[in-house]
Amino acid sequence: MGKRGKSNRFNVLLNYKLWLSSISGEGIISEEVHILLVGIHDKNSLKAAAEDAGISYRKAWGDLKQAESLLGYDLTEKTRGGKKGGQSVLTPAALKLLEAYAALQKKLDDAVEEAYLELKKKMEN
Amino acid sequence: MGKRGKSNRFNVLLNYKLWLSSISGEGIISEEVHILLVGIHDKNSLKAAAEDAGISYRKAWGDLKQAESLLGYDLTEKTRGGKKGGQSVLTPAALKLLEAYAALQKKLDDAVEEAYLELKKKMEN
DNA sequence: TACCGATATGTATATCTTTGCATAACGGCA
DNA sequence: TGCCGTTATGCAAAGATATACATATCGGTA
Repeated sequence: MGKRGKSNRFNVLLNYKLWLSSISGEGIISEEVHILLVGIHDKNSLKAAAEDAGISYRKAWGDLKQAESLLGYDLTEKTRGGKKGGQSVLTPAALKLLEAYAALQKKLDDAVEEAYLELKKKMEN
Repeated sequence: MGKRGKSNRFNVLLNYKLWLSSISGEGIISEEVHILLVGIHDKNSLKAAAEDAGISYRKAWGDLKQAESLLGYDLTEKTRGGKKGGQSVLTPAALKLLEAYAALQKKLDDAVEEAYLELKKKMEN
């Protein structure tokens, strides 16, 4: 055995969740919307993106709508009918948001990781 | 009017939520537990802490129990009966956790604030 | 010893969220 | 023009989460 036992091992994980909200706090853009947008970027389809994200189309559609209403501009350009039945394509604004969000998430992932290690160290000391 | 209008103002707030979980992910210690612990520290009463936190005693009690079970040790020393009816007092381990958590929260608050400003800047440019 | 107020816990109720249809509109294409 | 697949949207049903309520235990104190 080593010098110190495993008795006071701090065996818990640190999780976090991000979301954007209106100033008043009602409407929100959850991380799920980010995942949806990535999916739409890949497939040009809200339906497919919802499936990939593992949520119902109904919810995906509602979430996206709320996000657009909150931001005040469209994140997708939707068309119905046609050969493929219709599609949802990201707007330039959505692409910009995706890019900015990726940077933000990376920064916070790092900060959380770092904070977690410090917490663990303090709790295991 | 200034040089740039307020048209592309990114009028949304960045929120986040932290929690600890078991490796397997079932049990969790939510931020609410942190608030509860602070309340217990102040009042030496779970009942009072729950009221302050604005949640039911039933939930507060369940949350605390889950947290203790997840950590594997007690966060409070509870007594029933007596002059005041009983009380809940934080254990040294809970105090240590509170301290470590405060530092963690400060660090993340700062990181989020910083990340938010960057996001805003990118989205408003 | 009866009472008080807090902890302890099960269970029913209410509230909130998500899903699951159902149904309509749309526009290429066979 | 009828079919297909997707977007669009309302509404009922199902699931998850929190509250409310009931009841028991405990130990000082009047």
